[in-house]
Amino acid sequence: MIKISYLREFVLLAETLNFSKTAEKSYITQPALSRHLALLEDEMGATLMERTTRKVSLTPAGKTVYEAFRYMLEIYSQTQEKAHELSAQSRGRLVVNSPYYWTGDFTEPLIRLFQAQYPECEITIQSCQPIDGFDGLKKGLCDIFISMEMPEVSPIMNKIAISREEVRAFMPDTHLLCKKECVDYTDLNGQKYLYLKGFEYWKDRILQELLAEQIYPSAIIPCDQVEELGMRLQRENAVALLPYCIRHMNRSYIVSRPLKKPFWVEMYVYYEQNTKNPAVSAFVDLFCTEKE
Amino acid sequence: MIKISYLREFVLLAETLNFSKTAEKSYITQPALSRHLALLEDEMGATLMERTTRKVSLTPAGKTVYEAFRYMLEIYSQTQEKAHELSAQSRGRLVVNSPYYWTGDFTEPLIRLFQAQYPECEITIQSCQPIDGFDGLKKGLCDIFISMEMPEVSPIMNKIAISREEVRAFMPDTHLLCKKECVDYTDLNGQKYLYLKGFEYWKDRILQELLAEQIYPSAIIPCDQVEELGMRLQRENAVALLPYCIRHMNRSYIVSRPLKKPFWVEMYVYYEQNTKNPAVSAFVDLFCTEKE
DNA sequence: TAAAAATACTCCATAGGTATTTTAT
DNA sequence: ATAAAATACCTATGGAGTATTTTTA
Repeated sequence: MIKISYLREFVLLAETLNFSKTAEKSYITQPALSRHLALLEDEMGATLMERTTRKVSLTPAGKTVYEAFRYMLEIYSQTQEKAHELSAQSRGRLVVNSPYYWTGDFTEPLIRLFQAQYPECEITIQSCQPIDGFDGLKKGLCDIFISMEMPEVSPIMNKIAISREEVRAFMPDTHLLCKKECVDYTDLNGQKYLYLKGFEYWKDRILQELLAEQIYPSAIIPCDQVEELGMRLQRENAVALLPYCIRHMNRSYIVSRPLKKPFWVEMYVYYEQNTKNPAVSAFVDLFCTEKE
Repeated sequence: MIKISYLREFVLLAETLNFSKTAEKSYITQPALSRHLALLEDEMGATLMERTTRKVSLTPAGKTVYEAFRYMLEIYSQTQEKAHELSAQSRGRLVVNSPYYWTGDFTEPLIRLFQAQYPECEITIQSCQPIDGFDGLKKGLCDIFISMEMPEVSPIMNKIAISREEVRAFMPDTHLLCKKECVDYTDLNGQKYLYLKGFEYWKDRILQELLAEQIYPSAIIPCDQVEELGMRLQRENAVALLPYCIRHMNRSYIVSRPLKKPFWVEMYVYYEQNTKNPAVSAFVDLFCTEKE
């Protein structure tokens, strides 16, 4: 009744020469380890370790067994990797980069729909910052990138629109504008305007609109990461115009207000046009037909 | 919870592609095998076999796993052998050739005594025909040979006397001599005399004694093996003079009678004089001192 | 429909844990 | 005396078997 885990335990024991420590590292108790070694010795027909209460040492037979087990375990884990790789290849595989404030609201439901259709396919969602995610797609580190419209889309990148997100004004709960039910563009006059890096395209579009209506924010502040958003908004007492999903950063001192002239950003699935990954085509096809 | 036996089962299954047959060969039931494969697939994160009720086939991942497991099992059994070999080397090892009609009565009690003194030592008793046994000793196939006195003992062979066996007359229960309580040499006059090959030395000694007393058997019949003894004695209606242990051949139609002038054969332990095997020296020492 | 694999369910063996003893320094 | 491995004993889990269902050729 030798289990693979016993081999691992033996290797560890041979390296530490200490039953109690090895047992702990192996998540079993010392008596259990003691029995496992006894079983192995029985199976091998040899004493593998000389042990007194003060000293544990490998016998010649034990050394042989140690080398062999290490080798076997090496093969075993390589085989696991290889088998899993081969299996994923044939089952299909989809790596999705998703800015993580969209993952829960938006990406996961999409994936759930896809999984229902293609339960075999191995799906990995990598939550990321928006810029990193798009970069990953360009570099082939993922198959699909989910985001709202991005500025420059290289010709080999395709996108399909999936749904849209409401854009809202975010600000600290101490901000003047909190008192209003909804925020108008004119309210932004003289306010600090904070934007999220990676969304320069949107920042520019919004600033143009403001400019057209002769509205001038007192400052344009970039913010590197969603995590900073709360602190920065509070510190600068600024306002940000962002998709509603940003509320998931969960800062109790940040509130959001709808815009008086509401607008939405389109959510897109980006993918490489000439992808050889059938899972990507399946994914895209599924949501193209869904929309019809 | 993967056991080594699951790997064996998988290898067998991959070769037969039939659950029921593999289960039988592995001494488990078909549902158990089914579960074991499921466990392996879980562990490997891959489907290893495509199976319908009519056809079982290996997936690419399955093929990889098959090759790996075969290799692992190969290493495993080699390790077992090697470890056992190394262990036996250090524990000591004693291979005893024993003519098997002496094994139960004589050799086993000796070995038991030795084992009590040297419980570590690996002892193998090879029951054999007497000639083969002595041959084995000469060729180094065993360390110790147990028998009664043999004719030619080469100078490098030592022997120590351990005990002695009564010699008796054996004959079929239909034989005239059965009626006598004990058999005298003179009774053998005109009788067919049967001897066991490998004991020509004894045969010659006895025939000389008969000759000296002018007793002439009507025939001298060789018998190749102990197994034949019963049949030959019955067929030829002959008499054999042999150590009492021969009764263990267990033929109900063969009876034995003591000799009027009783005599015993010395039982010997034969071993190579210059043996480098410490177990042999220990064995010899034990019984030399025992006798004192 | 028939043969073979998968599933459901029950029960028992065994493996693991806790407590204790043994042993060597 | 103390620290570490072995042993004893009990409990619970998991693995094996039986019976049944599902599946496909």
